Amino acid sequence: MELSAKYNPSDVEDKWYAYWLKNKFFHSEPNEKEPYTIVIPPPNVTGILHMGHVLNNTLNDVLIRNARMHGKNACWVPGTDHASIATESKVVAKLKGMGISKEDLTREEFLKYAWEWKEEHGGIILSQLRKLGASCDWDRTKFTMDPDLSEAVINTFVYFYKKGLIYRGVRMVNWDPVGLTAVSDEEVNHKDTPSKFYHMKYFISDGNGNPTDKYIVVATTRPETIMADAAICVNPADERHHWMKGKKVLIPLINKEIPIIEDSYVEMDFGTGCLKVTPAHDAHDYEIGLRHNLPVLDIIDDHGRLNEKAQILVGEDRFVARKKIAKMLEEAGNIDHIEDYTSPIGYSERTNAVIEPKLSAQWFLKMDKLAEMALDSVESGKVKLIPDKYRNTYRHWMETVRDWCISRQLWWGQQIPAYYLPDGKIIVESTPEKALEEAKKINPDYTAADLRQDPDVLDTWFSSWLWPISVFDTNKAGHPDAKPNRDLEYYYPTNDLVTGPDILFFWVARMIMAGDEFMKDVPFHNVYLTGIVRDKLGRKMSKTLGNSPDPLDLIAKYGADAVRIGMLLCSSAGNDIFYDESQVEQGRNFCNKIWNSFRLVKGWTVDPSAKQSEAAGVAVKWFGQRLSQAICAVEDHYSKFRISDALMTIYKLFWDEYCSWYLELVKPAYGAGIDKATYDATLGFFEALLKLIHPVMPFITEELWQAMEERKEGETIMFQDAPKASAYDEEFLKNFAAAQEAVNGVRGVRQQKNISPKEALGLKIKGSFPSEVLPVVVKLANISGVETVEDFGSAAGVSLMVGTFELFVPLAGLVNVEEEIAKIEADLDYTRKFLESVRKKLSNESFVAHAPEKVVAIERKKEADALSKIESFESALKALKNN
RNA sequence: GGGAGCAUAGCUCAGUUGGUUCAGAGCGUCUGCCUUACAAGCAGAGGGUCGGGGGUUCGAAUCCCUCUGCUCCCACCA
Repeated sequence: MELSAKYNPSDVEDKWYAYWLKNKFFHSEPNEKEPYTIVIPPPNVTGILHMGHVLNNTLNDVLIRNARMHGKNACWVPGTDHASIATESKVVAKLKGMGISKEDLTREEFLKYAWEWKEEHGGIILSQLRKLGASCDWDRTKFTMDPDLSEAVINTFVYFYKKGLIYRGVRMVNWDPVGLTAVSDEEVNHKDTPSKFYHMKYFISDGNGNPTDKYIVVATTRPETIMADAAICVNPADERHHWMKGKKVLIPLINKEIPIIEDSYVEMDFGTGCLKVTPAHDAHDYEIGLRHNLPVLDIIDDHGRLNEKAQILVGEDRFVARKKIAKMLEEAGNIDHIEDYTSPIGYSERTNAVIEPKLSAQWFLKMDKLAEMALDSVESGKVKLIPDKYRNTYRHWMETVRDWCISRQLWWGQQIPAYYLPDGKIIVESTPEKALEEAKKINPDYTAADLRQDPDVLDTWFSSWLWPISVFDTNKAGHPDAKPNRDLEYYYPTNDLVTGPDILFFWVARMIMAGDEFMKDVPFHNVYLTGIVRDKLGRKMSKTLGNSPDPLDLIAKYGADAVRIGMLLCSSAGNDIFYDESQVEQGRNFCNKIWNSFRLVKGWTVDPSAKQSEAAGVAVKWFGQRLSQAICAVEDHYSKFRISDALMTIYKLFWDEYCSWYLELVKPAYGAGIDKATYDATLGFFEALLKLIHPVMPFITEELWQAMEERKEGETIMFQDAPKASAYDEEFLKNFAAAQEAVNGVRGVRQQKNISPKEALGLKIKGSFPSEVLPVVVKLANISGVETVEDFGSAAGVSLMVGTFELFVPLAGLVNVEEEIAKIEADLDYTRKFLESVRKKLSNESFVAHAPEKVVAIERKKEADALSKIESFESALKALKNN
């Protein structure tokens, strides 16, 4: 096989992915082996792959492939999320482009368009994941609006309703006047926005609805809401306002009489200390209104316009009304003064409209009990968060959680299975038929036409919180007592979950709740929280900024393996990822390195008569042990989810140890053959390295593993056992490290003296340098002969310290004696100072008395080593000076 | 405003129980090499008062206090 000098990923990636699919290697069925399960965090069905997905799914794939090679029955369930609000707004935008307004469509017509959109764009992201090499079990692909998954959602709603945990209530919600739906707190972005702070005069009423000449000043940023004022509120401790206790004031312009009330919510030192209470248009005011039994007057409609209850400026948009009313107040003499003021304003994440706090009827799920259990699962360690620091945040959230508003005024999603009867009663049943059955129990005359289903759909998270259950068994959600099917029984609980910390509460916590409710068990044991992918400047990758590369372009340019490496190199759990294309280049370079090491080894021919050289013998022994050592480190890293550390360990093992040291040591002379034993060992190591790195780099490892020797159809590296560590001898590894250091030392001398690597040098060694590793020095430092001596004598040359060993490279005619003397004197000086500091420490009685013996012994050894060094420097100096 | 976290080489980050191996890695930089696998490469080198200050200790990157700077989460004072 002819191999090009560069690895060409596009030649091999599609080929092997197709091979894996054809052989159904990713497919998992329950069997007698231990399962290892991951459910994908389902991306938005109409989304496209971005760098965050690349990070997340690379990590998932590494974990799943690693488990597969450790003998587990690995199952990675893929799928997509219907993402109600995101998808619906995309469909609305598309229809708008076609000149169609959502309001002109019936629900059925709209949903037809939505499904068309889903068919067209759905699954794009899943096919993109294939390009990345994701080894998902595609036969198990699920969608949160698959009929059976939707059924599970509906059953869950009915279950919680009947359990008394779901209720309908009027609450203050975040209303989006453009999108015309309530949105969750999480879907509101607060931005500091410059506005005005209007200080208005409210005149005290004489008791008959007429103003007196006394007034109070009330400050607001929203003068257009004064018509809905229900009271003026002051802090009971605020003595400045005691005089007005029990009095009433008149709302400017409309002269409506409202009471003055007291509530400690009001801050005395903010504004004027007087707060206008507008229960319908502010969440806090609503709370105060409840406490003081104030009437609620809603003067703003769904579109953000003043309605007829406002009496004035009816039909005006709230912002227009604000300007107009300011002028009217000014003219009526009700403005004290106006200040510039910047305050945080909530904007809808989807439409960017200013959020209007609005009272509306919504469905809620009681959270207190569920949250308590979900908190316990994490506190008790049944679910581990990685990194651990998120436990605090998690706890805080679970302790302060409010009831979950699960209704959305949208059409794309699971419609709430609540049916209103003409008499106002509500029936909650999984199907209209069952609901009618129930209705007939109330009144046998009821027909299907009498039932009006709630038009709202459920929050998307109300379906995705069932994901780890419903992807296996759609009957179990909503039926805690049902027997789980074979898949659920086998795969649940899943093992690990990889996701972003931004959805820790939306999704992770709620999956834990659902798991506890329906399975009486956690849905997963470990939650690995990734960071956010940012660009080099620390900006979040986003479409609007245009700073996010298209992962598919990157894959096309560098290869999927390189992209995976590029993402993993800089990703420790929980830290944001500063992505830069140079990291992908590094990945590409690594692929190329692996590729070329294979080219080298593959190019060798075995000479059956050749005997293994000493250097090769040592190299084989050494690399086998280093490999074992590295495998232990890699296993340890994986067990702690330190994926980038595991990668770096293998990276260095492959590149530095295998290529730069091992292969250079066993490399036969040009044109010569290699002995069988060394060749076999070399290929064996290469295969072990491929297996070790396969979870991270699936494509190139499969390509080379297949190219190593003839493989049968259906064979794959992905089902090979991960290499196992055997014993290693620390002492031997230390000796080898000394040899490496000696080689580096001689190479340094060459560099300094400008001596070509091709020119062989002599070497003298004092003392007992481990002879076993000497062939390493001879081969890699290109030494003509090693001489063990008592004394280096007076020949010209350079002396080296390797650990405690003294080496000497004779260099007749190449050495400047003056320079050498200066260098040795500098070393001598440094060592003397070092000795001094060690002795100072040792003469400190407190240190010797308190420190453990081990530590003291180390200091004593340092002292002895320094002394012997000094002695050898001195003798070297003497030799040089005598010369 | 409440809470959490971070600050170590030019960049991105490790550093586990305070003590050999503690001041490290990768990338970048610099120097020399087209050496018969790889210039997407090889060989070598330089680079940090561990954010500032104080304390505990025989001993602190590591523990405590404080200051400064940054990040995130929660709440949003009308």
